[in-house]
Amino acid sequence: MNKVFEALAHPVRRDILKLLRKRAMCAGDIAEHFPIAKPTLSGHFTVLKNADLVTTQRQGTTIMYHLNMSVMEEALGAFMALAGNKGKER
Amino acid sequence: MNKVFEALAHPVRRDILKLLRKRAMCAGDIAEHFPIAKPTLSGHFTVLKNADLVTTQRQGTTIMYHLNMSVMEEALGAFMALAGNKGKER
DNA sequence: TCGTTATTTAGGCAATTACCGAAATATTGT
DNA sequence: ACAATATTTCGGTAATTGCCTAAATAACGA
Repeated sequence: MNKVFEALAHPVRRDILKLLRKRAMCAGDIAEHFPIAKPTLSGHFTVLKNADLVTTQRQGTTIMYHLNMSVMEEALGAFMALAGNKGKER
Repeated sequence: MNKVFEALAHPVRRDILKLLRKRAMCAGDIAEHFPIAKPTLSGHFTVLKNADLVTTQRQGTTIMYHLNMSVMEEALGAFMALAGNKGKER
């Protein structure tokens, strides 16, 4: 769970997750939304992957990034344990 | 909101918040729960204060730390916007 | 096989973070 | 005013982070 919170600590990574919430996207399409170099973004992807917040799936020459909803919800639960509002109220 | 997520990225700081959830505590009492030097802990307090996650109140020679529930709930809302489960369902 | 496109890895640098011990500051009681 | 206690600030160091450009890897189509 620590890796998840560390991953969430950078605004670019949170924005990536927000994008992936709408739909899965490949690295290049994600990159178009940010004014930073692709290798830098690739590093952010690695952080998100190591935190299990996203999964990847190669499709030919591109790599699709998917949001891992179950881990997101786990993290939400951990956060609720901190932020009040006991219970998960699904 | 960025500072809040950054503050949450360190396990010691999350544990401090967890302690303060039960009751307000002074710096020294908090320090007894951690195997790290007091100046280090004081740095963590500063991070939490700058994120507005805690407030302080001097009581004589000690300084009481209080959890700032409203900011915690704001952060929870921001997280829910990421982690699915639209709406705040208070 | 060669060239093209998509993405990652490598190498390097500046800034930040986390930690510590020592010293400074603030408050109280004697 | 002084000593004792609580906490922070200072100064320093090692590790990590975030960013970049250049080079490497992977998959495809001609």
